[in-house]
Amino acid sequence: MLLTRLADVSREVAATSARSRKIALLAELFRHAEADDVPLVIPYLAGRLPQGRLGVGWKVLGRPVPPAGTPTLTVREVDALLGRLGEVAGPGSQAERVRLVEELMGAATAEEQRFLLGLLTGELRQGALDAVAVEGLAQATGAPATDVRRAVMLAGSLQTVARALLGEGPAALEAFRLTVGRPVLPMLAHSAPTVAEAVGRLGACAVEEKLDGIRVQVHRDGDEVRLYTRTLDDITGRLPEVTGAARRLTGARFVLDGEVIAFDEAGRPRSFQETAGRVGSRVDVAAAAEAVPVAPVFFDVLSVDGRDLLDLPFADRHAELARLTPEPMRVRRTVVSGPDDVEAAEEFSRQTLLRGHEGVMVKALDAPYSAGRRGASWLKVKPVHTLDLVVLAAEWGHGRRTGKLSNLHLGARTAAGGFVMLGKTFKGMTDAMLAWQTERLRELAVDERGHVVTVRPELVVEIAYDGLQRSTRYPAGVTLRFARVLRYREDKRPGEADTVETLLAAHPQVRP
DNA sequence: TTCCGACAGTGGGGTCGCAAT
DNA sequence: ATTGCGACCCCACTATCGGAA
Repeated sequence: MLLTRLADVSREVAATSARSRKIALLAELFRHAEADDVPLVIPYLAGRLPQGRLGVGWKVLGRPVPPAGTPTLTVREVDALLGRLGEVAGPGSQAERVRLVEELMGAATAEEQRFLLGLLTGELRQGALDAVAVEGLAQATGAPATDVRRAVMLAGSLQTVARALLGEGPAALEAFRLTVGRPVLPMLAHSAPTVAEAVGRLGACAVEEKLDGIRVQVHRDGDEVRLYTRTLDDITGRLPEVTGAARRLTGARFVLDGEVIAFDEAGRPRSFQETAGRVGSRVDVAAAAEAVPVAPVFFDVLSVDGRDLLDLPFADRHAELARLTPEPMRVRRTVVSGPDDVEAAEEFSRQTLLRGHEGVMVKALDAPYSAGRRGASWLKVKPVHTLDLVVLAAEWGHGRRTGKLSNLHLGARTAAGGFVMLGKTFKGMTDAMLAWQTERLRELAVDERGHVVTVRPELVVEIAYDGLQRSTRYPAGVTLRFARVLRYREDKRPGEADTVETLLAAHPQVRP
């Protein structure tokens, strides 16, 4: 199949807002793909490369290349070139990447270049990713969409399912069952503002401590243990103490879901930055493990001794987990009967925060494990802090925010009477707020460099954030975690904004 | 007819590893 | 030795579509 066909379909998909039309366009393309092209066409139209990221970003892609006049590139030729691109390593690799990208782009028409650029940067922005591609695949093959979706969640891969489905027909979906050693997309959670509201929504539920670490799925089959992250990256080699802990459990075949986190000598959680740095270390694992040991803490079990537990109620899965793992290896929890019992849930939440954890998860006891879904039966509740800060600058937005001042530079007041930048945010704004702030900030503009518009520090904005963390980037030595806009405070003058001193005083455990 | 679940988009900060400088 | 880039951890929130209620 020619690449130009894919580029055309992608453009059409991007041009329509109707999801049903996007699905129909993808289905039509999938139907006409040859068997050999399927493993390429499907991920390409889902906006991803089959071989994953290639170490190519804006730096390499920045230079424009004169486009070809006529479309001749085939999908398989593109794949061959991208394959070579992924293999490049060592000294001189940057220049070689540039050369390969130029070779690829030089053979592509302008339209094809746009498509390839989107694929290589991971920002195709056609309003269709895996979920829409799954629907298109179902429509193209006549298989029920729910079955295809489930197979993809259990396989952890759209390509694998697509190849089987188009090769063997709907019966192939049967083969995609939970298998020890093959990672499953993990279940995700929604948020709730308070414990009371979460319990009110769910009724009988477990309230569990929410640890601020890295999600991990642990597979053990005899002596073979493998560890996967939330996005199914294999991190087995990085966490020897976790694989060791899994081997010491009494069960021989299981799949566990939990979090890895580093604790200090007193048993309190270390900062997320420390845990993440440890899990990210892969060159000298022994030294990293010595400096920052981590522990697995589990909250769910998906499979035991060949039994698939996904459809069991959470209460029953947890009973299996309690049989399999010792108490210190499980998250602390309490079970409440429903809204009448909300006091107990709130007390547990208070204790959890006092122990230094980030919040609680509230989980319905009767819910199955919804692999790959953001289930309404898991609700996270974290305390929210707020500050009144001053807008120091703003950046022009991209995509649907083109022409709007979007990303705000946030400043806190200093004792000396100036302002110090604490970070940025683009979150929490409605379209109306975007329009309003664009107007207002343009009136206050004093300078524009690149995409950054500096303004007179006069606008006060109320910001919500999850906590403070150390920073080498910002002058106060700290920055806000997950900052988002709540509302503008036109009733407040910049002199009434919060100061760095009050911010630091509110987070005594974080020091610049 | 209204409501609500699922999705995609719009980016945030940190850390590590690697190649270039 | 330092710097810059890319990958991948963590993530909040809004707009929109289309099926459920």
